[in-house]
Amino acid sequence: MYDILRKYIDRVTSAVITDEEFVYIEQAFDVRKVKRKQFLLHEGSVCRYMSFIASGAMRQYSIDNSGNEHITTLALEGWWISDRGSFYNVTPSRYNIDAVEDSTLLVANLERINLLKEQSLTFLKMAHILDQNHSIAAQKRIEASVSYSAEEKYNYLVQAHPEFFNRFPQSMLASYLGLTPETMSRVRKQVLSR
Amino acid sequence: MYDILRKYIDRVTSAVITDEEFVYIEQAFDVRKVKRKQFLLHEGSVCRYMSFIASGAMRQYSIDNSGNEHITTLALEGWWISDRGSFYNVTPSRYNIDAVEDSTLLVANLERINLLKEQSLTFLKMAHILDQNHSIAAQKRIEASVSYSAEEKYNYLVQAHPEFFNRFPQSMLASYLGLTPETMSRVRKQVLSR
DNA sequence: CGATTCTTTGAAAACAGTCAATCTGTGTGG
DNA sequence: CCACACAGATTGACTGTTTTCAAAGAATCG
Repeated sequence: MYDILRKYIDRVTSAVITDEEFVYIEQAFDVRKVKRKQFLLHEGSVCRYMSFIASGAMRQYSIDNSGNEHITTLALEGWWISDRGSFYNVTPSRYNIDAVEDSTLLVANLERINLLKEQSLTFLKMAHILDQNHSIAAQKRIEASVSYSAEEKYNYLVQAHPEFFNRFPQSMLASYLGLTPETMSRVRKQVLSR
Repeated sequence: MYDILRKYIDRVTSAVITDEEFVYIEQAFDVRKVKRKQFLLHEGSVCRYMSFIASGAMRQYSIDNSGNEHITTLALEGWWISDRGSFYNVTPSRYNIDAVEDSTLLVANLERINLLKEQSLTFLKMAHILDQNHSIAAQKRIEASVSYSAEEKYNYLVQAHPEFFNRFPQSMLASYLGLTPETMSRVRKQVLSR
């Protein structure tokens, strides 16, 4: 179960973590199983966990004034999911996080994460790189959402995350791109007819 | 000159940095002056510097296939500007960064930043918080650009960054919000007439 | 001033969204 | 095993918002 996390840490830090150091990490994270459609975070409550997805698929979304869902994050096994703002600042979240597939998570609360950062230099390094990558990815998504047409957004997703297409329903991908399911369907038809 | 940076570090880390520690930081950063319209980064080259804006105003933007500019970042004194992806991974950037006003920057290259993170725990902490804040802000911007109408985007900017309005021309604010200057002008008229 | 840059305005076109109906596939219960 | 229900995807017609193009009007700076 913890293997995937271990491999992940090795990969992003470009190092091989020692058994002694990994013990701290194992101790910090609990295994938690969530069933499809089950919530990990509800709008209005504080995001208490930083969660590593060992298996499954999760999504994060907000609901606007008109009641429409807007997916901000789609995540598969080997990714982290959390509302960083809520988690680090211990403030109520404006997002919901739920499971798109039955999933297994490794979760740790803020106290454990902070302790872990002191105990394990490798974990600290990983957390840092994680934030950097998250920043960089967020930058790209801003660019895509601001400057791309519906078709360009679709193509961007095909190129950037082809694996999403067999894991998430098309309507979720649409929401992730900021499109309606209808527009998504039409764009898809367009693109495939070439 | 370095005072603003020092105050900034104290503020974000919720601590008071010692003189001994700040010496390392002073040594790592060079003062660099850029005139209005002068470039700090050109698309295609590697972003070599992490820059703290001591005074002035800067912007970061990309140019799409149709030749349209899309501003991804607007930054004033007391903010950092850099293409993190390019800087940390030492890869060519797809962005341009130039000065909107004559500006004074404190710049450090990757080697110096990495060294500094080893020398100063406070700086490491700051860098970490910086990335977190950047992530959180990016998240908000994605949400805004995906789920807000032109008018809502305008109001969001008024509320989130009122100071931008006397520092950047309206057309840049439009680009920052993913709108055309014309739409921005019309929305502004709408909003002001209430 | 004169020149450049930025903003506003108008009219038309394009793009994506909305609403509603139909279609498709999958899984469940009789 | 079939029939039905349900969720997701597609299609069509229409609407509305934003963009585009073009021109005129401010504002700013040397």
